[in-house]
Amino acid sequence: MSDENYPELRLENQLCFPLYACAKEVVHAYKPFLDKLDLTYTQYIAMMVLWEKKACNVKELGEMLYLNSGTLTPLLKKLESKGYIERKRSINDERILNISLTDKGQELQKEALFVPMSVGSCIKLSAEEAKTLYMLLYKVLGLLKNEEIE
Amino acid sequence: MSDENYPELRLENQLCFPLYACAKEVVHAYKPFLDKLDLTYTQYIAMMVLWEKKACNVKELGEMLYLNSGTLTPLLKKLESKGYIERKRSINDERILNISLTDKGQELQKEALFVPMSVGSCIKLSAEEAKTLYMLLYKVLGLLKNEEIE
DNA sequence: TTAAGAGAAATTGTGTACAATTTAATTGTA
DNA sequence: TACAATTAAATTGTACACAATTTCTCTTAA
Repeated sequence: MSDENYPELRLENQLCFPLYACAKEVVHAYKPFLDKLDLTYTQYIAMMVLWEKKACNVKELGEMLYLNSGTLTPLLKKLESKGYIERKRSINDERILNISLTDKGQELQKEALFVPMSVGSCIKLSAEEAKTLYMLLYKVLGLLKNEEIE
Repeated sequence: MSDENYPELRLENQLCFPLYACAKEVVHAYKPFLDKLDLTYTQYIAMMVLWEKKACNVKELGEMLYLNSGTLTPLLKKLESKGYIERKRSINDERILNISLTDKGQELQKEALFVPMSVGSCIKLSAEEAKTLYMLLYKVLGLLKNEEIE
């Protein structure tokens, strides 16, 4: 059966594809809710870091979000232009750009509270399943990070 | 403890973030191997569909890959310019663009055989874990797809 | 038979995403 | 001290990714 050749190259036999597709679809599921806040998904996760930490620099943010300055620089300028954050060079070390929440950015957190629950109600996994998925994803992330070091 | 406010908005308490980060890092892990084939990740998964089906149209490909024509049109033109595929309007219905493998595209499959194993060796999950992860990802994809219909 | 509606792909505009390079600042060391 | 090496962001160039619109084709119903 020639159709059965190279089964390892079939989309359905790969982990990477459902991961790739699932991530895209989950981001897509956020869109209608984030639209109400005038945030994109990437802007939203950047704001989440700031809501938690209040302030950080570009390098730290990049490490947390797995994003580099090529992505972050324009994104942070956008968030600044919306009035949610401030960008200021560090006084001690001018290479470093410190990001901090404005009052308006802080306020936005309250308006964003409905988002996780709204999306959660679209993805009806059991607590057990969610926990397993969470654990496995962080395991893969860990494995890939080790790979870089070796 | 003011730091503990709004725990539902903490990055670490969300499923979406590890999913997003993990998908990006897995695509990143493919890069060194796909570079040898001069393919990007998206081009690679498009080729995987064609290696399996030999031919399809843009709409079908989009449904399988969760991608729309805005992404696929330039990507398929690129694969055509590399000589891996042919793009031809359907004779029966000129709206439809049929994609088919060229001999060169078919040949490329043999060279791509090492890719899944190479990436697999970076992501050392047990067979059990991989199966669970696979199942959960397809479950989420299914839940999100149902959401659209309702 | 033809105009309205539906479909498929292409196009446009915005926003990531990253590799590679550049710029500017700091650090380490001879 | 002085300069090479390092570091942090910004910039540049390429490639997605998708919403909204457009173009062209096909179907359908009056």
